[in-house]
Amino acid sequence: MPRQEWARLSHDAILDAMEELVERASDRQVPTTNQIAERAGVSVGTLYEYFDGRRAILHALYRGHSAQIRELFVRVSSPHAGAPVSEAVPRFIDALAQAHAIAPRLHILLVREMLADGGELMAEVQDPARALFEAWLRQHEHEVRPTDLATAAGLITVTVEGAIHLQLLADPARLRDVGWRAEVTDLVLRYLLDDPAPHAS
Amino acid sequence: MPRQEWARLSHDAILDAMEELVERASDRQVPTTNQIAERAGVSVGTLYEYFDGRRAILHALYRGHSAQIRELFVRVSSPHAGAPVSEAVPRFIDALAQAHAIAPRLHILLVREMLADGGELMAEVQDPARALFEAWLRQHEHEVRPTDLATAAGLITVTVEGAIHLQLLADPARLRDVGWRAEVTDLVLRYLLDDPAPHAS
Amino acid sequence: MPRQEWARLSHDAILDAMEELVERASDRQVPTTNQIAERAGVSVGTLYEYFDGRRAILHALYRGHSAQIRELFVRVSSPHAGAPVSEAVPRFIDALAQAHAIAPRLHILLVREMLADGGELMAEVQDPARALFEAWLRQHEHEVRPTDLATAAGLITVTVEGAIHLQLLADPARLRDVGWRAEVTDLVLRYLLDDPAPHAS
Amino acid sequence: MPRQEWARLSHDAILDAMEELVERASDRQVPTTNQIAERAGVSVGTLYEYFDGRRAILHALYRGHSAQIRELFVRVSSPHAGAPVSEAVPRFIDALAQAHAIAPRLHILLVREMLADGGELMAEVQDPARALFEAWLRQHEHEVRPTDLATAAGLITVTVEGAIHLQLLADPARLRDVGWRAEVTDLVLRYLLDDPAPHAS
DNA sequence: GATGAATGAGTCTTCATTCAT
DNA sequence: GATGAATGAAGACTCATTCAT
Repeated sequence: MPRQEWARLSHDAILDAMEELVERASDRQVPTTNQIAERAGVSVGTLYEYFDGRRAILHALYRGHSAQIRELFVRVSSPHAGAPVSEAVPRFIDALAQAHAIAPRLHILLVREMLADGGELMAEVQDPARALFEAWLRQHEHEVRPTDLATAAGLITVTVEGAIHLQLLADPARLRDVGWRAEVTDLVLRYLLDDPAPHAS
Repeated sequence: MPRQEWARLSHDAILDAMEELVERASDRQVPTTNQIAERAGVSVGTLYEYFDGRRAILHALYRGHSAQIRELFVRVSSPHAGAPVSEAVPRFIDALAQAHAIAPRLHILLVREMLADGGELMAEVQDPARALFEAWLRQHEHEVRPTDLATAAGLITVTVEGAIHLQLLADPARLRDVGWRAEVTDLVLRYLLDDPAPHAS
Repeated sequence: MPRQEWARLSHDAILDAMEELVERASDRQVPTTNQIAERAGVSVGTLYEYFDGRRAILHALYRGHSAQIRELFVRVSSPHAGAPVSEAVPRFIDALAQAHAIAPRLHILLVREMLADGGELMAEVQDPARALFEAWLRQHEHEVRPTDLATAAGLITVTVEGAIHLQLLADPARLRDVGWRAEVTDLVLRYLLDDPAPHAS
Repeated sequence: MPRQEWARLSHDAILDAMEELVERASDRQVPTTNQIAERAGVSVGTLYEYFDGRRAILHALYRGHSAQIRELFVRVSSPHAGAPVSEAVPRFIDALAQAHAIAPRLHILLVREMLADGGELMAEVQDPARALFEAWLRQHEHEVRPTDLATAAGLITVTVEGAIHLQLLADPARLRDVGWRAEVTDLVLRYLLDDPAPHAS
């Protein structure tokens, strides 16, 4: 239906505009609503038709990114449901690092927004991720060393996310370095497994 | 020298004012220059006498915090220069978590500022920390498993900092939880040591 | 088109507000943006919608004034294209003096702004005026004494403008004094003509 | 006496500092009091010891410049008290143009200040100049064409000053052009004399 | 006389948001 | 749904001037 289509178009055009603007900006400012609207080819008014304000766009983007990550996690883990932890984890890390390497500036802004917002947004985004990871851990309960899987899942989540985001700021290029990814993988596996066999990156 | 003294007083009063205001604020906004000045008991003009603007105060605070961390690291590691890695690391983690638990809101703002500023401020603050840790690792070269100590130091730094900051946002109280600290310690030790003896928190 | 109309209205209302405010002010300060906006019956934001800042309003006013002068020159010279120099010049001087007598304070501010701005604004405004006058001189080439008409035009322009502006400051009322105008006319005609017939003011 | 000497030194150092700062500035702003004090090698407090504020420095500078012009006028006219008008005027114009060519930016600021101040400063400075010139004209009463010497003196003063200042802004270099000076001289002489003999520049 | 740290009123400017068309 | 001109609260920052030492 064209009506629906158009709406979707405007909605997505705004999200895309924000993303592009942030990624191409010379400074670290969040673009103004007028800039976003112009870039999206709509008026400011329309922007407010679809979002509750500028921050809501950021939030939507963050949720979208988070959903991508979760899909990615599922996609990576499902086909090899039987794969051992030592094979799945490297794939998770790779996927995660890759996902963050695409739009580094946007991710930094997203984290900033998360910090500005207080814990709510973070919880909304982090909790499902942790739950997902915890569920996966539980499926491999017998393989992994930690027994308090909730805590383990939380720690790993927070650690890997934190490391990736900090690395994103310090040197985004490093995220694509397989050596770096291998090291992170190593860190996680040594925590999860009692006797981590040497693994390839 | 009264002149000098006064100057120092104003300078510090401004830093203290910013810190208090941030910690007591109901929202997540950075206080306005006028609020800071008022709280510090000086005029806005004086504020600009000592700092290049509002953000400069945040930067100064961040550098100060960072220096504290480094001092703390030195203080913790020096007396027991001969202590094995498995004993030193828990003490580091404890100290770090404790340092961040004191003014959680300020730390979040500081991280936000670091993200806003781009990599410069982060590098200025992170690099010395990593160098310090790397030097310490080198002193324990024979004890630790990784051979590329530069990479190991970078990874640990980024990981622990990231985890602490994210945890700070998700649930600051947890930073004081010894169980949580033990878990982080475990993560680090398992990465650093080949055969980590079970250790008490 | 109502949109367009409104826009024009706001734009002009701002220019008018600046003009009135300057003319009625008790001091020699340029009015503040808030004063201008209030007087114009719009908000500050609207002011910035139409102008790049406070000085831009002054610039626009100056260009407008300059355009008026040029129109006036054309209007005065056209109908009597065949009129001799000795008849045209008094009419020019009259028109010029009259134009400046209307809003003396504004003119002083405008000159002040021109001085503050550096040569650009002045060139933009002065050059067309000189070119116009030079073209007119060229049409009367055979009547006038100077042969280097470019220099003559430049000198007359600068002289008459300078004299009027200085007189504006020293004693604006004098600009309306026909005796004064006659004297300026005399000065110009004696320079332009070899044998200036006595002329009536 | 050293006491007196020092005072004089500070006083003049401030004037010199303002002059240099203005002439070397990249923008058209009046230097701040702190800049002036620093350049002069004194403290702001001392600046206020000698002047009533920033504008007073400009005023002092303007009066000094004006005094120079008058001295120059006297110096130029005295030795040749018997010299005919047609010989004295070129010398006046030369001296005037030369005096303004030295510190063009400062002169523009001085005029700006004169405009900002209202008529008072201008009157204080212009009136003696006109009086001097009128007195000189009166000494040559029998030589010159105009009979109303007060008006003639006023007109010439305002015209020449105005032209020089406008030219200063449009193209300062031209002030040094002997051709330009000759043309101004011509303008003045043709007004003053009934039958101006051709004269060399 | 000299100092210079402190003052703080005063302005410009930005930009998220609204709402009449 | 769309428009975009208008809004105006909010805040950073400047700098001439003072006055206790």
